[in-house]
Amino acid sequence: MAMGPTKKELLLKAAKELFSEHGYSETTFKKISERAGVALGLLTHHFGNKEKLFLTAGLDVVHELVQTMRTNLQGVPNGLEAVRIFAKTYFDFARNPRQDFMVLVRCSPFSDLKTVEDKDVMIRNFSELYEILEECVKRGVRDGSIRDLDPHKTSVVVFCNLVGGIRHGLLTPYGDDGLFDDIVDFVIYGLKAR
Amino acid sequence: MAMGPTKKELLLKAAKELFSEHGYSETTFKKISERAGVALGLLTHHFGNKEKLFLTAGLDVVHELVQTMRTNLQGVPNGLEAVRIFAKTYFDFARNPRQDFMVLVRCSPFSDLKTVEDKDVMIRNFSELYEILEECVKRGVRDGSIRDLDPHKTSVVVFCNLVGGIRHGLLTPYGDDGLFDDIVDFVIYGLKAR
Amino acid sequence: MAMGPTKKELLLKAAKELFSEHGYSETTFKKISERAGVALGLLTHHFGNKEKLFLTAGLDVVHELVQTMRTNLQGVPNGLEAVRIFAKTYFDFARNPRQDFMVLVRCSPFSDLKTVEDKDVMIRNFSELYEILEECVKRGVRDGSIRDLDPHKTSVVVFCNLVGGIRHGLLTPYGDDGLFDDIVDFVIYGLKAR
Amino acid sequence: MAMGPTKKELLLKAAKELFSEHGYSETTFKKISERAGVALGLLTHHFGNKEKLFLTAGLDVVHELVQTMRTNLQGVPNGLEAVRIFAKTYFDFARNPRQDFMVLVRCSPFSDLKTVEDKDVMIRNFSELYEILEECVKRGVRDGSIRDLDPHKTSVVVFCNLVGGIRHGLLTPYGDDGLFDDIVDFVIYGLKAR
DNA sequence: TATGAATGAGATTTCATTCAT
DNA sequence: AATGAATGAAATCTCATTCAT
Repeated sequence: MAMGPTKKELLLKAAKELFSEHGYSETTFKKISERAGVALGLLTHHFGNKEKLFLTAGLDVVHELVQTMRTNLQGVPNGLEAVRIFAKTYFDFARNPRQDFMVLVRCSPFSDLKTVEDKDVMIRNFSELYEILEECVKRGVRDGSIRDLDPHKTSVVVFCNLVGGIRHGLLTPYGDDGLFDDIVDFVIYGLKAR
Repeated sequence: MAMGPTKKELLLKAAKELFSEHGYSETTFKKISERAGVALGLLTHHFGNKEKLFLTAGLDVVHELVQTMRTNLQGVPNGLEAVRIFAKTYFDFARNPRQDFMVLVRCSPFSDLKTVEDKDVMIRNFSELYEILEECVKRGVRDGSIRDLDPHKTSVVVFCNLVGGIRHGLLTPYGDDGLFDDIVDFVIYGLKAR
Repeated sequence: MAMGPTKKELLLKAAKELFSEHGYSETTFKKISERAGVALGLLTHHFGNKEKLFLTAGLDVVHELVQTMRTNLQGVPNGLEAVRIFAKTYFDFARNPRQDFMVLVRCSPFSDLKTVEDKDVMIRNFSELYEILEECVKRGVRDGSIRDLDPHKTSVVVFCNLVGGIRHGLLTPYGDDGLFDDIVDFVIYGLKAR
Repeated sequence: MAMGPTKKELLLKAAKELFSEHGYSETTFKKISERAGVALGLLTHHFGNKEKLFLTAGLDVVHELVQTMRTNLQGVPNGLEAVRIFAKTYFDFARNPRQDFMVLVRCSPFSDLKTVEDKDVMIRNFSELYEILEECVKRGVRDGSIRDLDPHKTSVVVFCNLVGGIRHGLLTPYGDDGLFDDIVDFVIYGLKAR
């Protein structure tokens, strides 16, 4: 028997979209259930409460990003190239509306989550991304494609470029079409060995 | 006769603190008036509504930042150094709790403001900062301290570094004490002429 | 084949415990089914609705109390002694957690039941207890162990002592360990012939 | 300028009536505000939340009872008579619909209150009644109108009679008109010196 | 008999804003 | 300018009950 998405999936999808479009507090149970075409009560039935729903939505996005990252990094020739791919993947993912990445931009996983437990879960999952990027930098330093920099510090700085780029490019009126490419160039210039 | 702050000032101060600490929607009129020790009704009386209050608070912070920026940039020898001072000033300002810079970080001037008019006012004022930074880069390119880069694109990329740095350093658990210095170094390395 | 309790029994046991611990309205179908480790839907399937479930639970407790009462009253030498045994049995039963007597204390069989029919059933069953106590008093007056009192009025007054004792001893912070004994003594003193 | 009751008072009165008539959980904010003819939001504005509202209502009743008790006990000739007056006052108060005593009977101050702080406040205020009764018993033992009993234990037992009487007389179908008098007689018989 | 997803009415609570004083 | 009571719409969350499987 061919089955479409479950109501739980419909709710999660609608929630991701609305969190992405309007942020955490502007997104209400009523709006979510209406967009999903599903009864309001199912939200707490399936997700417990609004915070857990947001956590589920956010983690989902992080997981997909990590997965995409790992896929795209396969077979990359050297560390510098890996960082470039990391950055490009990040920006591409962020711009792809199907990925609902804006959940993590429009909302704030580190301040919309109130309980320590939920924050911890989010942090733990987010950290995978950091580790992947740091691994790229380490590899670059080892293989000589990246100049002799501290891998940890450097990966954090690179991450700041990505985060700042997204906020600028997608949330403010200052970014233009080439911004993401400019940032990638700037990062690569700052890393590559001479 | 020696007079303390007016009630209007007390309210604005309390509002800034609460916006900084808990974001836009977690900050309520009741909390503000209680922290200020002032009657609730004065909020709408003086500021009109919540959005205008936030706009006032945000603009106040932007103005102070612009002022501080102009002061600190006086007598700087060259463009590259000017960019360095810009970045340092930005980070110092952000870390100074008296400045309530977190109003602009914890809240989002570009999504918590709903009306087009309010957004425009905020954008116009914020743009001063961009222009100052762009001026620094132009000067550096002119005086040879910065390599031959497009000043507009470059200033946006630098701004992304600052914005990303703040979000990382102050909102997530990933930044460490040296992060802001690392970002300044990275930016300067990326700009300076060889 | 050795069989454990049926799912229906598990549900009833869990319901009794939760009604005892938290009262009628704090006890939800979800909590009951979770404590019983049994599907939610079985509750309405087996018991109809919440009120019928409560009625079942309450009657169960009343029946066990009546049974225990009859057993303990067998072979009692005289009416006064019978009243003493009645009171002691009542208090012992109330304190025995396995009996879930608190169902009848924490909830209110006469106000949590809304339909007239359900109330009538409860009243009819409860009345057995009154009749037993009244019989004891009658017997005491007949055999001379109890002074010449109106058996009906007296049994109601004695019952008030028991009910008040339970509420005091088990629900408020004012009762102490000896309270139940004190009440028994007070009742016996008030009844016995001189 | 002649002023009627404030809206706060109207709400408290309506709340007391509804708690008395239908118990804690059947009483809703909507019903209260409708009966009071006042906006729903005023309930939390004035009383904080439902539990605090109930606490306020309950304490109000206890205070009035304590006051009435003190008034009625003035000029009583001896301890035994004082106990009789105490019991009569208690029952009269309970039957007077204007006093909303049923707030404390239909609801349960010791289980509808959830926070420890609220429970403590209630207990502290309730305890005044116990102390008054204990004082009466002490006095009776001293002046010879009451036989030589432990005043504390005795006052608790007497209280159980009153509490049980109220529950029986007002909540169950077993009490009749003379019940309260019967209980007073039983208590006095049990206490008086011979 | 057994399961738990599904429903939607209704509960408490929040809150910006209004307004009489 | 100053106060805080008053309003009511809207938010989150609860929950008995139904029903398809």
